[in-house]
Amino acid sequence: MRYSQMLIPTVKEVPAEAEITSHKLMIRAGLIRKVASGTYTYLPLGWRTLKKIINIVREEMDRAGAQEIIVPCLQPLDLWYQTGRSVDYGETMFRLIDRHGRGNVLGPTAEEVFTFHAAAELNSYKQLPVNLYQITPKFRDEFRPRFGVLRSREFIMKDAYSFDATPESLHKSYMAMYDAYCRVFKRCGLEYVIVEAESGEMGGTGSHQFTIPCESGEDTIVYTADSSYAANLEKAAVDPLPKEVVPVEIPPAQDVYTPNVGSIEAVCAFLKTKPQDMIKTLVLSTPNIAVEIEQGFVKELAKHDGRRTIPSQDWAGKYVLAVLRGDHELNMEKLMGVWGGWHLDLADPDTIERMTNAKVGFAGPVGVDLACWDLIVIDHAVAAMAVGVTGANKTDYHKKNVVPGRDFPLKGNKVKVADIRLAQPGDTHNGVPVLFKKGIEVGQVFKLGTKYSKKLGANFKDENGGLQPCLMGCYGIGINRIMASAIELYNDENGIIWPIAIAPFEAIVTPVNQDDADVVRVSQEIYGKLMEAGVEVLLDDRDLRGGIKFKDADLIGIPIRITVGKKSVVEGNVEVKLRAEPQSQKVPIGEAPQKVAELINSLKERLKV
RNA sequence: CGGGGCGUAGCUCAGUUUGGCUAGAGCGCUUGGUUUGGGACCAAGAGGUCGGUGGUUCGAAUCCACUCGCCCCGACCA
Repeated sequence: MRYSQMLIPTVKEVPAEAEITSHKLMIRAGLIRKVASGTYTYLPLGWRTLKKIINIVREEMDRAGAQEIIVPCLQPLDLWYQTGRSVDYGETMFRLIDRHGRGNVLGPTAEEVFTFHAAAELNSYKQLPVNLYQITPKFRDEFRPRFGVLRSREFIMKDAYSFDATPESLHKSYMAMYDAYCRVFKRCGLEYVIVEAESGEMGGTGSHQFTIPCESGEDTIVYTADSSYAANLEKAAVDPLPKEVVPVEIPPAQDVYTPNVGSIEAVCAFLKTKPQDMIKTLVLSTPNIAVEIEQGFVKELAKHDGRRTIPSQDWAGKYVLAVLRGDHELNMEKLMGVWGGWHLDLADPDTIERMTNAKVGFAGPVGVDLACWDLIVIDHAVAAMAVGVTGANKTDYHKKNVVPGRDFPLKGNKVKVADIRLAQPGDTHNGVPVLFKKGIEVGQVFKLGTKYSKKLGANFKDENGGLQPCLMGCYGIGINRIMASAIELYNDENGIIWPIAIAPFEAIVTPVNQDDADVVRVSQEIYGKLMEAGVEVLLDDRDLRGGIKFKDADLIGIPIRITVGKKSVVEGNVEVKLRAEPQSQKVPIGEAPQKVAELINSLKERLKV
């Protein structure tokens, strides 16, 4: 391609809205432009890179035996009612009513639709296993889009769904995707880590997350220095703390007057104690907000047509109490694992007051009426406390000398002790201290089991004629995030340094002086030869000063630059320079195409799988 | 959703506190010239419903109300 004919709007000034390196460089290099909050256009250079990533993903999916299809982004809301995920997704899902009064969503993912097809088309164990995938836009009404394309409202995701007859077969399908993912990220030139992730209903090693470690990441990886363990923060299990022993007998629990002292910090200051000696109690309920949305939406739907499906409301009115040490934070994913029921949110103040008979800030586990609660989950660390201070379920009162097990139960019908907190510095896993680092999640693989197949009737006849739900897996890759991660990893003060596999062009020919006939002629010769050789090459034929061309070539990150200057042409040479390295080398004009081809091969060799 | 900030030329921003001449700068763009190996220089020029609506006023980018959009922080509270 000729540079002069392409739309590559590079800019010098850093846009105010961009905070992280990849976002700034994507705008500066003319890869993307924002259309509205969380929605971006990919300009020619950006789209070229995206297409290269898509091709790599597609090749590896196909190689792993998955079949590409396309399902609608516009999906019927009914499908989401059938799995109950309309509530789980809540406000994050874009919904719309069409002119006939039908409810629709813009798919944030596609388990429902793929399972819908599996239900219709897969009837026999003889048809299994099947793995279907697509590479399409996904829509999520993010609470706060940010970091450019890393958290956007519309993004491109590769999502695959496998259907198997047996757990062994599912594991094979899962591992095939796992291996394919390793190949994809290696081929894209990304240095990634694989960590254990929250696994849904299958348990064990049912999910892995592929993460690019870098400071701009929104995910936290928890790992041990000896590499024996790595998990994302939601999953990371910590060793239970040893049971505290105190030599003296604890006096009976006693109410203390703590007027308007609700927060942990305030109570600590007031009672001269420490957060780790506090027991905090969190009220959770099934999502009111989602319920409101649902009900509001259903009302809208009913206006159009009262016969439309009304979602089941059996999620409503569930209440869970989570009890944690004052210096620990709740891990919602872990709690959901223990609870296993409908989506939970932190309760709103009204609900808290109603359920605890006290203002917010004075809840506690002592003397709660088990009849009012669906589950009480006590973190290991609280069970290990000898004594603590907690809310008295009475406005302006706390209780001191509270002994877990004595003053409130640690077991029972609706009481569980479990690991429900986030790992934090100082924790250990199997006795080894845990460390933390940031990362960008670029892919995740899950074993889903029968969660969707049961609800949507994706059953097959087994060898004995019995009807069984398919065992499913799902596998996602964030295409745009690969692009952003690569820039986060590979850049310098001059711009992007693309790994060659996903660079928009492999080489750029830069004639320094557009007025010199020899320079122009040699540039075009080399450009032509490279094109013939199948090299993706850009000829910077713009009538501009050399400095500008160099700056642009560096900014857009083309791996190899062939500089054609007056002086060196007279000597019969051109200069060949790698973007990633500071120095260039002189190469005789006639040998330049061959030299470039060799360099491309050696760069590609590093990304071979 | 709560808190904070911003919205003026294609881009980055000044001007708003304390209302007052024809609304400014740099970059970019157009034309001419000199330049030409790391974002040149000189000259001339084009480009603005000051986010929108309503109000106050002799007079509004500036003050008031409402509204839209964008960005940041928070949403962990016991």
